Amino acid sequence: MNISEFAKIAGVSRSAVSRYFNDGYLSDDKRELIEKAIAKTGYSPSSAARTSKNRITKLVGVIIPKLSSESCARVVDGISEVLGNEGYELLLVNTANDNSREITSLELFRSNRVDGVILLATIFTPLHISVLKKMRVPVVIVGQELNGFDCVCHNDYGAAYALTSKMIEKGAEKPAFIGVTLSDAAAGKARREGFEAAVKDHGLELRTNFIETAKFDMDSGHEKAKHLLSGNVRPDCIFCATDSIALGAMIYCRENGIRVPEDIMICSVGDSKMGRASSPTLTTAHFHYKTSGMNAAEMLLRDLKHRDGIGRLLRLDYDIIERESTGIVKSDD
Amino acid sequence: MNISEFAKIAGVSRSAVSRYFNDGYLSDDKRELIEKAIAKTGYSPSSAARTSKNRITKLVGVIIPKLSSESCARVVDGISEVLGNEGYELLLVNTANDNSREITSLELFRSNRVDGVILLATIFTPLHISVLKKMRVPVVIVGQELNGFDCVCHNDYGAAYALTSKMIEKGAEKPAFIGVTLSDAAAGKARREGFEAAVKDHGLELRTNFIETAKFDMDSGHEKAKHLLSGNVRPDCIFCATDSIALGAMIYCRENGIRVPEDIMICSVGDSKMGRASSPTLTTAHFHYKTSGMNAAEMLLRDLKHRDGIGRLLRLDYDIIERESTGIVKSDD
DNA sequence: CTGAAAGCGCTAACAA
DNA sequence: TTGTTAGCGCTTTCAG
Repeated sequence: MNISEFAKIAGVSRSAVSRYFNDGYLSDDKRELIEKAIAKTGYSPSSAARTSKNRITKLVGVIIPKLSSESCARVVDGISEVLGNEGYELLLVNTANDNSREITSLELFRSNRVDGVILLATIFTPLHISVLKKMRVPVVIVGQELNGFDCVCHNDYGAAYALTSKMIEKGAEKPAFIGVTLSDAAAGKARREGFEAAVKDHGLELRTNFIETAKFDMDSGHEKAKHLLSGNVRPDCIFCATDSIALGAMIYCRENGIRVPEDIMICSVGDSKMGRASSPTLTTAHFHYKTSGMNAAEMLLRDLKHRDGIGRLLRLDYDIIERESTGIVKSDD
Repeated sequence: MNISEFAKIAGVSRSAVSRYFNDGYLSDDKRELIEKAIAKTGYSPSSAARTSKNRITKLVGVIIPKLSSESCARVVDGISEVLGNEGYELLLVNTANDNSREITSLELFRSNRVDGVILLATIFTPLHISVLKKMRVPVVIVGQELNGFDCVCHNDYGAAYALTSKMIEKGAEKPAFIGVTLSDAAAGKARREGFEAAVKDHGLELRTNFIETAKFDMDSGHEKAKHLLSGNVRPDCIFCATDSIALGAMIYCRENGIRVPEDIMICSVGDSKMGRASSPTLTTAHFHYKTSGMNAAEMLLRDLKHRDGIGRLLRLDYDIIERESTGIVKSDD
């Protein structure tokens, strides 16, 4: 069923039909005629043909590193809520942590197919930058800061600083750190710097053998905690870059009779569901992931309306959720 | 840059260019000419115009109830892996648990835009069935069985039966159940039936006041556990329909000095990450969510090649993961 | 194997 | 307000 056939059935011209679907001039009787015919035939215009004319796809490309990560999923949740309300649909690309697929996806999106792109970024290479510069459609980056581009990010440094300070103020004197790769400027570099600054600002020593770099999962946290806690000097608190790492570390402690928080305090960033269910419950920084997704979508919508080429950085602050792993007796929620 | 301009630059005809991108007859010298021009210009054909001609979008619609649910995310992960390898992209619709949006999305997909649909279903209404019947593109349903349609689902009944039996065989005599709405034929009805059958088959009494219906989250599990454990007769094991519910119940127990598993055993279905981090760790049934996503994608790909109209049901079995909450001393992984 | 030409289903400029 | 008409960028006959 195409527009001509349908127009014949409805008893109007093709243009009238087109106008009906595009908010053009139309008298009420024609409108009624068309509505009746739609009810009868179920006709709906081909979005492909439409796009090929006016170059509007009503599609937004979303590139993510790993869907089955809680934080990613929350961001996409927020994006889909806002964009859905504006009649946009999401073209989702899951790179499965393969950095090079971000490039190929961006290139795929560059030529056509989407009106805009939201990129949940982890690590930027020079290639990323050059491809991003060539994009013809607006792009919003989530989770990282990149000068000259629209970004929505979190206060990684601040959260790490606040959490570490909290543990020191509660009496910790030998703070340790389990982080992730410094190539990740947000979760890796900024959180590490926040930790280090807090240690220094409180006049404590920064022991290099109290710094570990883990992968993003529990097993790796477990392993690094073992390494950290097997030396002759034992730390009395650990700040972990992610909840999974912290949970792995807590499991190691439990297995080895090290009491949390009595012998060692542990906390991290992310506020994943796991941290509420664990025992002890986990002190963590809540990042407003869903909100950042919503705000990124709003930023993109703005660009779609009138793109002024000015890069905007929006940084969302964190909430500290104090729970048992740093000594709060009991205050879940 | 359109095909005509590009053809001029490459020094070939438009048809040659079209053939290059569509595996038509083409001499090697022309092919080379075109490849050089692509390297220079970065030209790529407009997928919209292409679609409007040959009606192939290379897009698959994926409808999900809630992205930020671990099981959903794992299924989509599997889908995207398989479909991505075949050059398909995902058009993702997040219904946010709004059942009616499944209908509108299906209708949106019905007319055009996608080559096929994968539906992560929860509850089927008669409207669902009638819309599904009218679809012109192939549809694969994940997580539910629906006669006459292609489905990939899990053995909900079997997992509930096995888990309940396990607790009874370990000595439980007063089994209780916290489930979810029976409108959900898989997570609601089948798991409840599996529980009930196991209780009966072991010659135990099925007490109606030992049956609770919760929402899908921890708080609700907590609340229902309280109700269950406040009566004058106390159950000695609880089978929960989901991990979140079980974790909520475990938290209630911890808060009230009820020991798990000594006083009461608890287990559930889902094998979410939380169950590994909790204390005690949670006995659960692992459903192969990612695999079911992959298999659904393969089924759809098959339909896309030659649709024979025969409904196929693929049911994946579960793995029982025994952990501390039902009395295993210590054997995480 | 190749190019010219017709046409996919739709939108938009135009004259009425 | 309306219908006619000329495209959008591409694919696909159809001769050659």
